[in-house]
Amino acid sequence: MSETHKILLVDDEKDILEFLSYNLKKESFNVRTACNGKLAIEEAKKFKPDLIILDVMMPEMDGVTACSEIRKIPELDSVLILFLTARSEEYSELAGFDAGADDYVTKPIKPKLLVSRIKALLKRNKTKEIDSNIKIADIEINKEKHLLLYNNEEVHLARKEFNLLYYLMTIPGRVFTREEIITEIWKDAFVGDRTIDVHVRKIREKIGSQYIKTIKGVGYKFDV
Amino acid sequence: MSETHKILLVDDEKDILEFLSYNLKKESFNVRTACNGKLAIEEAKKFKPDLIILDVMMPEMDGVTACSEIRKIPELDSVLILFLTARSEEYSELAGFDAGADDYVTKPIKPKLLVSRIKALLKRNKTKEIDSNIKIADIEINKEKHLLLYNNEEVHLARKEFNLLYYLMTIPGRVFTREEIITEIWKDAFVGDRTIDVHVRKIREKIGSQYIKTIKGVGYKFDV
DNA sequence: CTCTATGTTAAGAAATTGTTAAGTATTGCA
DNA sequence: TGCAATACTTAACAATTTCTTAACATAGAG
Repeated sequence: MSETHKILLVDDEKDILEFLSYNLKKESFNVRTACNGKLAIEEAKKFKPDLIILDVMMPEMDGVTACSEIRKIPELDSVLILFLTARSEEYSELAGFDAGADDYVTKPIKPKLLVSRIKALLKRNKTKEIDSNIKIADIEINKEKHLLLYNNEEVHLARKEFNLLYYLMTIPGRVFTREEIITEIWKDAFVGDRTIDVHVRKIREKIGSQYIKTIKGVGYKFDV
Repeated sequence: MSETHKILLVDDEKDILEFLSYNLKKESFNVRTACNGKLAIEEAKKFKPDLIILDVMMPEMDGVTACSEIRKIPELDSVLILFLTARSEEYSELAGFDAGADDYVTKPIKPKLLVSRIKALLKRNKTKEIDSNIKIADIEINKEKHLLLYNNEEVHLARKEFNLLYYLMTIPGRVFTREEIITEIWKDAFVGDRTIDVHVRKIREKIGSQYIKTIKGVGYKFDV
């Protein structure tokens, strides 16, 4: 497992950036930095890091806000977010989890501990991705490669379609409510009533309509 | 979506056990306790919790050792482990992650924060759901899959029919009054007198009339 | 036997989902 | 960067299913 993870480090204090950057690079992470929330979002889009370390207190855009914004960006849907907070800021900590943080570490930062936490986070995430391959009947889906095989033929699905199908396939047979689907795929953004249907229609167009079943008044399920 | 998660709380200090137990039960978790590592392992095997909260410092068997032991038990392979540590014990913290901890929280414990962390952990792990399967005679109903098997054949029920049958089947043999049924299925909306009857009729049409029995003047019950 | 609670039926009202096409946003590439 | 292609969302309307009701039939307790 010698792949180098990409980490985006965001803090307004140059000293901290340098200090952490040095410590993380020593652990052979691929590190980039940004000095406020706005720049972090821009950089994240380009860099596509595995993990973003965000300071809660920053000018321009604070960490919690930045976190919420990042969670809305589709291409960054699997990025991990770790907060840095001062000991005293319990409120921020709670708000951070609400905004979608995966972990937090309090200042003053002990580099050994931070590295340990980072590795634990990345490890936890890797476990998930090991079984990111689902094969049911003649549908095979691979999340890492963003690939769908239908009758052993490659079928292209757009990102939302792919995520939706993948989500339904995580527990075949189980009905997912529209609410659950929106929470998972759209991260609670407001989307119109027909949006899900349209995506379902497109998926059905590509893999046939027998797999995704509508349970009227309840939701959708993937089933053979 | 009333999934109650099971939490096993392990600490040698009775005060802390009670304090945390109270706070977790308030959040409608299903809580059990143990006062050292050895007992925790025994209890975990029986209770099969979703999450174990382990104090690092304990007599008999400390938290880190207990964690390592638990990680070796196959039937507990998906259990989450959260450590409680004193602020000063950085070493333990590191060792904890190595031993397979999923998270840790430092003492003194702020209950709101702990609950927030617990929820974040469980959410991350939400793959498994409570078992919503009921099987009686040749009727099998699965709420999660919104599936009714009658003689192993799939029978389609509309939402209200499904909910009604499921409700009656939660306690076979018990008579549910019309009032109870309306409260449960219609959430006190005003519906005419014959509405329940019509739904019952439709269910009987699909699974035969022997299962749902009318107790005139009282209500309905599911019985074999 | 009678009276009331329940069963039955079919119609249409209500709710939900499907479909299409057009407008908007995003992305990838030159 | 700007352009073209792709992806996403929405709105309007169609299609379908589900739900409720009303009217009448029937059955069972007392």
